[in-house]
Amino acid sequence: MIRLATWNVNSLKARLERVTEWIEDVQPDVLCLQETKMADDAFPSLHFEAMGYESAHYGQGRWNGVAIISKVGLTDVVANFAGEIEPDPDARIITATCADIRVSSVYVPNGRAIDDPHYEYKLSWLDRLQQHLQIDTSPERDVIVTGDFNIAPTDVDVHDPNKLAMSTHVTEAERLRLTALEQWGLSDLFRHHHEGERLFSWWDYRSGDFHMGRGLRIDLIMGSPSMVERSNFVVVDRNARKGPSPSDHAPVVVDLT
DNA sequence: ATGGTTGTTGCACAA
Repeated sequence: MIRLATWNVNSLKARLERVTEWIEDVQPDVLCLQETKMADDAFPSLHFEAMGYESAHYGQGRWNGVAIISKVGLTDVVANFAGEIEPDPDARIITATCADIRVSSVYVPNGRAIDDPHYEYKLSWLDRLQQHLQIDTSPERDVIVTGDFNIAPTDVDVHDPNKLAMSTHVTEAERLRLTALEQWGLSDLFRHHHEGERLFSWWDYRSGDFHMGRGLRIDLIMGSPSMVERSNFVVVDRNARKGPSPSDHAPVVVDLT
């Protein structure tokens, strides 16, 4: 059994104590992190090593930053997009092989607003993610692409679809990029096991949104057909969003036989 | 409609 998880921690420096406690509690074999907000030389690799994890981090400081930590092996690391794809100026994707699974930890650009240049950058980034998978691996293999997609796949994943209509995270263009990933061979493992269930992974810090249940499900674990076959349990750990100094995201966990 | 909160080599900007 492999337990794999993803968590946008919104600063690993600010969150290290909580992340450490969560790892001790949940014992993931592979944990993908996003928004570490640190440079590679600040990443606490020795701390994770002492906990039994190898790690690979790709970060620049201040913003973004992605990592994979694993206690079931970690090889063939690719930071940024593979091959000849135009490199992303931000640190938003890192890929490694863990227990023969090709794992990518992704932090898809937020998009900010549909009339903001960052929105076009988001769409372009998703197109390049598709190219990356085409070059880096194959849907015939064990593939997991997981992280903060900043896209709510359907209106079931949105607390108030009417309020968010025509804003980022829910537009047709963004959802079409997810559909393209599905056509390539990936499935949303949470949705596969929880049809129709309205459960979120992110809540704005403001206005008591978490307490009021106003969130989005934007943290996804996408898996190739063999991963769908092997996945038997997917959960959003909502408890990790509670208590003092939480990230604004909750972790998502899958158990693979 | 607006505002609200958190994090950062912060004092503005991203989310």
